[in-house]
Amino acid sequence: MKNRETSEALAAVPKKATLKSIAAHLGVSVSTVSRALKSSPDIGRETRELVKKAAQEVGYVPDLGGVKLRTGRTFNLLYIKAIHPQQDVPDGSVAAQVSAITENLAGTSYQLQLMAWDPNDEEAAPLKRAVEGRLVDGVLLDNTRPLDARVRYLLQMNVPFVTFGRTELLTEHPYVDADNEKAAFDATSHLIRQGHKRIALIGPPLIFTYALQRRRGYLRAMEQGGLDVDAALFSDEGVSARRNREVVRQMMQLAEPPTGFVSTNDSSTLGILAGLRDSGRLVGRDCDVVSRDYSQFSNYLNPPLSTCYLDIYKVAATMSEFIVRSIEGAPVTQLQRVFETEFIQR
Amino acid sequence: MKNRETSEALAAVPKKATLKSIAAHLGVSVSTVSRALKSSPDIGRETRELVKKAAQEVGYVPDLGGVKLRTGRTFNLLYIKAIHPQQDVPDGSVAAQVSAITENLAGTSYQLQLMAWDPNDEEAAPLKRAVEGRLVDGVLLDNTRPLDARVRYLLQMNVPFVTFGRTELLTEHPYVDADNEKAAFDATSHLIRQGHKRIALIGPPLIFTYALQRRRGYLRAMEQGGLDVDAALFSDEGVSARRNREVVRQMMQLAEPPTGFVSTNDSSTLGILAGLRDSGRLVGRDCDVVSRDYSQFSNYLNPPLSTCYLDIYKVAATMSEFIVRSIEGAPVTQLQRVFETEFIQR
DNA sequence: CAATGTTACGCAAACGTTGTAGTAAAAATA
DNA sequence: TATTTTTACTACAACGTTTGCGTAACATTG
Repeated sequence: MKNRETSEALAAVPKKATLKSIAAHLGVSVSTVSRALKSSPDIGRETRELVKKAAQEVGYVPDLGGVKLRTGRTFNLLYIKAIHPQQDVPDGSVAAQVSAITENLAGTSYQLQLMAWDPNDEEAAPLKRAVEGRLVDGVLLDNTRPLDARVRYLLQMNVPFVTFGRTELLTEHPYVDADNEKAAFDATSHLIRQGHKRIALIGPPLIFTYALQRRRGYLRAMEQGGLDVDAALFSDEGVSARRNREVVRQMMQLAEPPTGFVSTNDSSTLGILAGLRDSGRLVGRDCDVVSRDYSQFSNYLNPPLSTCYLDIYKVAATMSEFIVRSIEGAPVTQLQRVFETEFIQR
Repeated sequence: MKNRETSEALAAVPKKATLKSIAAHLGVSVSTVSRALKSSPDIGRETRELVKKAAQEVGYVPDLGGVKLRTGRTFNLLYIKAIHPQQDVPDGSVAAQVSAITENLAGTSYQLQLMAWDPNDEEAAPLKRAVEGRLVDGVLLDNTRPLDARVRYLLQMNVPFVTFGRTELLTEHPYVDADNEKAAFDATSHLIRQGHKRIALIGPPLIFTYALQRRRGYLRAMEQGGLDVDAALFSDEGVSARRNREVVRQMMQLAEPPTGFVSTNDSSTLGILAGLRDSGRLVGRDCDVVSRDYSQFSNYLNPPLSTCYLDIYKVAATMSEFIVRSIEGAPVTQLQRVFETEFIQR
């Protein structure tokens, strides 16, 4: 503490207002103050207003430690966010999601706790610690797997949660999701319409639900377009820019290299573009790439790319709305939503 | 709650282990258990080990509500993160920082709370609520201003905090910072060496410390290179891709347009590049852009750009290390660090 | 052997909140 | 007027943790 004795205004640290201090000041009991602040019906109108005014004046704000102890509620929401460690190009959607959630939660007492989670760690021990320690009222999580271990755990522990991405578990749970199958279908169909015959699908490992959805959409479009599917044009190496650069470089050495590329997100797209550059191909002339955006990102690339776009603000805002409503007991059927992506041609 | 009665294993929710339950089970007092778990010296070795084993077995984890109530500690760290709302291209460094902080905090009991903060909101009411409600043990914040209102507030409230970015306040406080002056100097000098005479500095408003630092570096390099400074080549419109695209478009209509550009970050760079494309200029032939990266981003652009690079993982890890040490009472002089950026020529 | 010190624990209070139960006084009813 | 109901409050306990103080039992010292 010594180091803080030099602070500009040590004396100014105010003693905190509590129910007790307000009660003493007003000459009523603590429980009266508590009830008055909650507008309980069996407190007289006069007293209620008196208490509220006093609380307002001293800037009373309930101590969450006390609330937590008494009620078990923490007003913390934990977002177990899939963030690949040490990416060449980190994921911009995190910022957008935090922004949307902060805004959406502004009126409530809930706070967002964010924890980076390596999608390769299926067990997610930190999640268990948070849940077991009763540190959170609700959980958000993304990058789901069909039989997601975290989801099963949360169901078992009876902790409210909302996933970004569906599962294939029998028990229904709240989720939001993008229509990834449609997105991949749209992207692939677009490339087919452009005349491409050899179309590569670059994506995350098939352990993730959205990877499977994307592959379905891709396969459906290929079949509908009467094109053969070549396993050599399918990559599930993840979303790393560096890795996908390498992947594309190798694909371009095939006897019949792809000319169309369906990407998964910003960083994949950058990797694909770099790989094509490395291979001496010019996007827009030799080949085409369709991106997958949560922002205007691919509109700023050279050349701008067609993309399947989804407003991540809407997604994240919905997630935070759902988790609050789930905590408040809303039925799960009202807490499921799939957002369609919008195909933007450039 | 009704909606959760369908959960797969409602019965499986375990009753939580507390000091009391452990004490009862072992036939000792609650305080003995408490002290034993903290390895207090006045508990016998035998008892201590017995208690620890029992706690381990039942998976005891302290209830933070109780701890908070008794000690005032919440083990929450709040990061008031500058995130511009509704950016065309959101900031990837947020993900990297969260990742680094999560990793750095993994061994401790601290949790990261993240709150998006619009840098135009100087007062930061949400910060005050969090501090006044004693919801956090420490605060992280970025995008500092020379006389930052948030910093002054935190000093006054005597709350431990670490800034990303220095201030010019008289009272010392913990910070990490990039050597922004050197970065801008390096970038500008590089462009001068390339033969550029008309060099634009694209950056954030001068209300922010780092904007001022950057301008100093720019001016110093221009002076050293014997070049005139033209106010028309200086933009402080912020880091928005869209806005900077427009800014550059207009600059290119000047009688003597710039040929060199010093950028501030990813999104500014994308905006500058788009603006140049709009104006029919080719980067690498007609003009050059030096970026400012926290990742390998500009290595993936077309063409790859020279940049001033700083590993954001190091920065964020240091921030979280500093805040914990600050809470533990380390002197402020040991909690200040400036990281040099590395100039990477491409 | 008496006085003192040490070891190893227990007791009880306190943090701030909320829910249950209780109670005077006033109002309504019989 | 006597009884019941309503109104508007208070008292108390409990949530889980930490900590100052107390105290037996034992060990050490003079």
